[in-house]
Amino acid sequence: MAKSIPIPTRLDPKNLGKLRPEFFKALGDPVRLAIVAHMAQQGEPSTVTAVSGCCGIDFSGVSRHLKILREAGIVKAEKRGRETFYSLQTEKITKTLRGLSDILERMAK
Amino acid sequence: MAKSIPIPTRLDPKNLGKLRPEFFKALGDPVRLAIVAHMAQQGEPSTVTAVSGCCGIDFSGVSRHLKILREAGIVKAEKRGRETFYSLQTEKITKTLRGLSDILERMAK
DNA sequence: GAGATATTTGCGGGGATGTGCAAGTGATGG
DNA sequence: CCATCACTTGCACATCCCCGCAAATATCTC
Repeated sequence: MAKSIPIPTRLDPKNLGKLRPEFFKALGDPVRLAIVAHMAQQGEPSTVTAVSGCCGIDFSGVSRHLKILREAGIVKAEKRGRETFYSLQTEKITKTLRGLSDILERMAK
Repeated sequence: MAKSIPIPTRLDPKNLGKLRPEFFKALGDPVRLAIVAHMAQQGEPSTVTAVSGCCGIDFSGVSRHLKILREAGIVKAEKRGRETFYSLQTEKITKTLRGLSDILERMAK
């Protein structure tokens, strides 16, 4: 009998039930998606004011959107002096996306 | 000079701007996420009534949720007789998720 | 301390969203 | 046909969400 290959935890079908709607909900808004795109192209941490330039709404709205993205684990905030630098949590995001992909693909076969 | 390797279209950073919020919004609801999980575990096309069992809301609501998932390209519907069979569009989903992952990862470096 | 700058938060309005119930549509079976 | 079954859609209601504006907070500069 062939030796069984251990399946990484994130490939366990049970993890399907652990998916948090908040993660996808956070990406399910055009403004927030624009913010994510902007931050990805920026490559370096951005302030609220810097991000505001890309999405045509008041900066207070941007602040709120960033909070939602932060609580969803998509972005992390770092306070330095009077400004807050937001940056994408690329690894966290790709882990989630690829984890879901792998589970779906595995279950489809 | 080294031969340049062509980058697949979906890895083009410009595709970031083409991401449809509807896709993520569709997954950003607990009931719809439960439906997706249920359908993945099922492995075969499910009817509305079959899906209704998994999420504790009226079947009319499930019908509406499935419509949203269908319009987001997450699910496809096939009518046979008086019932409609819904099935996951696994390949489409994984393409989208992995496409985003790849872009983000590439831009992060 | 006074004033400027960066961000967050409270408030309120307008619109989107999820839900159950009931009625409508369309295919199937007696 | 008429009843039934599977599903979709109209309606009403409650809730949530996005937004701008204004006020609050916190930090820096002079």
